[in-house]
Amino acid sequence: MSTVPVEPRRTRRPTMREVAAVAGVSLSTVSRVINGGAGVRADLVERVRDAVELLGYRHNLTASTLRRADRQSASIGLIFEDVSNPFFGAVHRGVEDVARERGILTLVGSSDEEPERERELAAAFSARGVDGLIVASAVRDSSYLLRDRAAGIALVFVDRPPAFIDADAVISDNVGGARAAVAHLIAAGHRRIGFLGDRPDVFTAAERLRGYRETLAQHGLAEDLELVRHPQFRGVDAYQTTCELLDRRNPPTALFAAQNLIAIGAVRAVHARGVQRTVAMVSFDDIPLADAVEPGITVIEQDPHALGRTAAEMLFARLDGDHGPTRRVVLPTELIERGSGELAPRAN
Amino acid sequence: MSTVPVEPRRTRRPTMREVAAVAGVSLSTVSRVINGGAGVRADLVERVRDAVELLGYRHNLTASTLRRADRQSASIGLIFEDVSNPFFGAVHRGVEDVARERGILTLVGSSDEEPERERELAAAFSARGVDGLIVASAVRDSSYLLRDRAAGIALVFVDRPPAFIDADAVISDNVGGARAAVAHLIAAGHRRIGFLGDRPDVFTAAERLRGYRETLAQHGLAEDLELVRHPQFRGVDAYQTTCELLDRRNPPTALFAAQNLIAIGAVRAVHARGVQRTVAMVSFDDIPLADAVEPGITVIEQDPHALGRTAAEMLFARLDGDHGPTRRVVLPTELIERGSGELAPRAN
DNA sequence: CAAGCCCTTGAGATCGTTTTCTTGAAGACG
DNA sequence: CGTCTTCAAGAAAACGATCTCAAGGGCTTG
Repeated sequence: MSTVPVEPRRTRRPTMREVAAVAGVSLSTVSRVINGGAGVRADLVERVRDAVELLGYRHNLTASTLRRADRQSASIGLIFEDVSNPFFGAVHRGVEDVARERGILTLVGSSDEEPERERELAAAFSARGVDGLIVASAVRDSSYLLRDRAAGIALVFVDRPPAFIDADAVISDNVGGARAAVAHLIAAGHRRIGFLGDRPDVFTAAERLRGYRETLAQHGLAEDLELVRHPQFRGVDAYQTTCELLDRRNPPTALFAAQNLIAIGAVRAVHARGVQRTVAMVSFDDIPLADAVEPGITVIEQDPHALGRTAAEMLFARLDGDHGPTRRVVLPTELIERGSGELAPRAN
Repeated sequence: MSTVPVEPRRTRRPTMREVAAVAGVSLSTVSRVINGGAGVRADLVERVRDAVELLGYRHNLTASTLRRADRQSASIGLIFEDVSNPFFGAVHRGVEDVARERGILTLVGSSDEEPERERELAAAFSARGVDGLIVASAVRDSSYLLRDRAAGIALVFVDRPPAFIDADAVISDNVGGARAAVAHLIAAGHRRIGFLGDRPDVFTAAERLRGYRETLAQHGLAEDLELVRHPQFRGVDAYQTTCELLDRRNPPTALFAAQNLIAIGAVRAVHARGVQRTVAMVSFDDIPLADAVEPGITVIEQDPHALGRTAAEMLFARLDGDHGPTRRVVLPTELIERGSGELAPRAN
């Protein structure tokens, strides 16, 4: 005979009705006490509080949300590309810092840049009655969210603006940052500058590519399509793609790595090939240890935490009844010189 | 007269009752169709589906959860120390990968290592009816969660085991990893090894410190308390603290950086002081660009993604009715040599 | 052809809470 | 002292869904 594990006592959790019974008051009175206790005699408040303590009563927000007039669930949904990308980790934290002050919780999901998955997540959040949605969108057409907004769900786009729908958005100055990066490399004397970035159907990648192209054109430099690469799986492919670029007969003398994970791959590749002092590099987004490698990595820094904070503030402003015209906030980027972007091109 | 922004039409979202009216069937039939449509005549299923489409009906999981017999909300809560720490980002992603297959969403919050905040988060998740909780706990006594578990909430601890309560847990082999790190440095000839880690009231930090101490003792080395440091704010202080250590009259010849963010600070400090080829280092947890700095950083690698996956799998096993004895899973760590840990001590 | 069964459908109770409405008591005032 | 007001407290409806149960219809079977 084997030992039979103890069946956990799934004690149903106490309800307001039971609290009422113990306290010897009506259900309504308990509700009033739970919701602040206004207009209830002091001794009854105490009796209810004692009963709550005694029974270990926990408020059931599910039932509460269902019945309450405002329908607020005190939770919001976040749709990111990938929660394990530190960039979105920082955005998440920015949102949380604002939400926490209001006692609002965050549901978070990764779309993996798949439109289908993004819509699934939005639908799942919506079905759970979130008060608002903060979305780093991967879709070409965001109008599928209109219905949710019409149902009262506040909506703010972060990192990428909405398409085909008028909605609030907070993004970084991608074009400006890319221009600064490329201009910086050109100023150092480079003429053959490689671009490593996400596929251009990602908004930020397209914008940064645009900044790259415009800046080349502005300086009278022809774009060499061979030097523009879009590693598909960033962590894995960026290293490989960079190596390919470096191994060409006529390699670029400088690289613009237009995304944090791609930049990490590119830096590793440049070091693996031992050309870190010959091939210049600027990265979009700061990366850990960028100042510890030799030479330090010159970066275009953006502020993902502020991205999150700002998005959350805009969202809550809407929830607080702000019906003003939609806003698009663009946060500035900053070039940080650390060495890799200031290398002059080597004569071949 | 200023322009008056259009008040958004907060159209109440349609209910099953309205769908039923449009489809010309009863509420029960609509419910059956929404829940899979088993036992409903095909033409009625179609009529209901059409009505759903027409009205833009969205299932209300809040109401559903309240009434349903199983009470499942199809969401779980995650309590981490800080969602912006890439380590927890990876754990989060591991959990999400498993949860996604089941259509389960994740609520996530940061405790900032504050017991009070952890309890608040747990209570907030519980009030929203999560099916389970995955907790990287910061408290000395986890028994406050017993009541929630008794109410049917599954519970798994991740990264840190529970205290004063018997529950499932998944952790890394902290002591083993720390032993390997320190033994590795000793094997390279070091006798004065600095320790940089979180305050020992964090489980992982305590374990790694224990591994450090035991290994020193095992090799007959006395512990120099001056060399054991706990930078309070990791990102900011680790750099500073490392500098202080290096600037001592009798500095350590090697460092064991026992946490990812602290390791980043320590590496930056060692490079800033220009002693990266003289002072050896091993880090607990791999860090980006660890192989691009010169010398590469030797690390004890753990697998946060697997930590998350495993925790989620255990959680769902419980939700699926596994009443077996609680389990503690310890995931192995691996030493990866990259150069910094193999440096021999310099004679002063 | 009647009885019995299965299958589909709908009516109504119910989940735990909030909200509205009613009631009763106490106090104010002429 | 009677009436009006104010306020606290309780009874009951409601939120949007699921679930139980009964009823009706079609089929099989004796």
